[in-house]
Amino acid sequence: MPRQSEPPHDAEILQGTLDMLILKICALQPIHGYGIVQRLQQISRDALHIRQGSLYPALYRLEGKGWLKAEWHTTEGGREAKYYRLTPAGRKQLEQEKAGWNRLCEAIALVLDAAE
Amino acid sequence: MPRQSEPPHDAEILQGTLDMLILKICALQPIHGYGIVQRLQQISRDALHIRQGSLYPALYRLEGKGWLKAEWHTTEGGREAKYYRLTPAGRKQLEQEKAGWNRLCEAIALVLDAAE
DNA sequence: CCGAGATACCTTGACATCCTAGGCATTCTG
DNA sequence: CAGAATGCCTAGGATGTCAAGGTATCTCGG
Repeated sequence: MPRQSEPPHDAEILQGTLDMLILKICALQPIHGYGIVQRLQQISRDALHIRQGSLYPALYRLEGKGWLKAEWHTTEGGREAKYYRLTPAGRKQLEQEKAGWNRLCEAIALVLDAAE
Repeated sequence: MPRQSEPPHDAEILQGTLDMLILKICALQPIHGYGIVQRLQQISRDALHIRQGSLYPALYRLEGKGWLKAEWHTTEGGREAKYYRLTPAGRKQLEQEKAGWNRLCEAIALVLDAAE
């Protein structure tokens, strides 16, 4: 039987912010993919939600760039899960992305606040 | 001779913010495409830059949705140019996009500020 | 007066990223 | 025991942005 798919959700992740968010969540503590989705939702008070279809390719991408490192461990529930941890390079990348994000926010604020 | 193409620029516009920025610029006063690029650059203090290859499809899209209305006028330089003006529907859309942007910023701030 | 650069419009094709929609296997719960 | 929750993954399509080009007019320095 087809599994119940995720309900439609209008809270799109802005293109380009996904990597930063994942890196940040992983920076808090090693965590597995499924947990990232929940943690993000919890921290952002349900404002942000990553789809699994976006998450796993992103994790694969981030691991390929050397920003995350994965290890299989057993969850509290006694199940095998892939735990992702931030590498030093990942930490550096996260800092850069945060800086870029802040610059962007300031720039956009300038525009949005501009009066004729 | 091939025209000098725009220099590579690392200030990417975050996907999804382009429409909002264009709407806002047009809200200040009717303006033509080429002017939008300059105005945005000026207001954002060179932090944001729209490529022409992104701009014109976006303008076409926004006009199609009824958020912008275009009229041909003569510029100060005595040249024909297409002036874009925000429609009432566009103003509403702009408000919505601003609200969404603020929500997103707050949510991301929550995540980025989260301590283990 | 002529060539370069600025102004002004536009299109095409490539590419990355995200979403929809699925699939599979295990464990917990009613 | 059935179904929900937990956990992993993939394929395909839609969308938006960028790089790179094309056309034409106007202005200004040499």
